Amino acid sequence: MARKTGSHSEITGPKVRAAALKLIAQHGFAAVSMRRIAEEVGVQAGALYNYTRDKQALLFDLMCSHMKELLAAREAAAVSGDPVARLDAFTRFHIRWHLPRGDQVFISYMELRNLTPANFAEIERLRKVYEDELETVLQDGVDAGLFHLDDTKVTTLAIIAMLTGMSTWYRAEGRLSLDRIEALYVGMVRRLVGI
Amino acid sequence: MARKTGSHSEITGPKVRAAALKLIAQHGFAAVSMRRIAEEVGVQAGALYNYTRDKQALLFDLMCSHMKELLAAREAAAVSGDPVARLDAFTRFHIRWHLPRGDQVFISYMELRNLTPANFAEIERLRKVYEDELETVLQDGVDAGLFHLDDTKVTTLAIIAMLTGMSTWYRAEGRLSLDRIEALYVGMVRRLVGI
DNA sequence: CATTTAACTGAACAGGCGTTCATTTGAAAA
DNA sequence: TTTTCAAATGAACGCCTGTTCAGTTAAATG
Repeated sequence: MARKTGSHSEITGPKVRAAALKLIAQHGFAAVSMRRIAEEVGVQAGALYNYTRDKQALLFDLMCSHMKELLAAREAAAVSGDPVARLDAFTRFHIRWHLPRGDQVFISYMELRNLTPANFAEIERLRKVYEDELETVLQDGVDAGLFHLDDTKVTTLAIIAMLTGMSTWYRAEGRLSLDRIEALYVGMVRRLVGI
Repeated sequence: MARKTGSHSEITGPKVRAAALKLIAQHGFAAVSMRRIAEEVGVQAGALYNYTRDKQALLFDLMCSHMKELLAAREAAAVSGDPVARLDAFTRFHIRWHLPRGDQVFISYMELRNLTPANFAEIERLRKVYEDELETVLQDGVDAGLFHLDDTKVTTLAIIAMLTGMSTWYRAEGRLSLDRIEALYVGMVRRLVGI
């Protein structure tokens, strides 16, 4: 046998993904060229094609990984118990997980229109799985007479928009600590569902 | 005197802006070429430069107009009275004004990173004026002992994120009428400030 | 009708784009 | 030390990019 498969690949592969993530979040998918990504990695443009079929696959891979990691982390942190505890857990999880992943969040919301229709459908499917988790919590809370809200679906979308919006302005060096942010959002989400 | 200044210009100018708005909202600023915009207008690419200094100015113009029209409309719809009435008015205004302007909203949130630093600063300044309007209402409500919330600034940003997020999923032909949407969001915003 | 000139064309510019591929490199395997 | 081949190079492909500008067109003015 010759040299182990992917001895360099194991280093360059992640570097390609990291460079693409950073640059696309910064300038947008269409504005970043393969040559610019290659430069960031320290390699010629042609070498990128050892790690991705084409530019579109690179974007899809970033977005798909983001969503699958989100769902896996959510599953690992699953909480059972009463709807109030599950709602608080969802809020805390969303903030803790999204906050250190600003670039991924940005790309996942901004670059949907640059996906091919098939790739777009897949990402939307994964996003819906996440939304449904929250919707189920809200519905259970309503059914148990604990939450008071007018429309479960709209409230779900409103909460996710509110939580995700934080990524656009939060800065680690800012006025508010992560703990404080978390507490504020837990409070606001609770109010939103009428607790 | 020769022919009136801008006899065709008055027709083509708005067509250029409309085409740019539609295409940039659809595909993103960097992904849309001047030739593609010209094609949509029914003109050669060179002719666009009778209506914009360059591509960057076209984007800035769209975003700047959007923000200035928003602020002008807000001023025209200004309400005085108690904080609760002003809060409800803000919610209703935001929804009614943003909902039929999906493309502008999309561009104004997505294409900030494609502005030059100077243009970016100007748009952010205008956005802040709008945010400050809501923040003032919240602060007045808190001072009057009517609202119960933990952090005025964060609540302001959360409300705006929640309201603006609606643009990403609302469809006129969907399950909910505009009146219903408005009522739902007025209710949610009220809950968020502890009414 | 003759003149004026705003509006537009169409070609050109220099450079960048995504992608392919024959060739070179160099470290691990034998 | 020799062999092997994954990994990377670098040039090339055809096409597209934003922008400029000399030249053409045609409608309104005098």
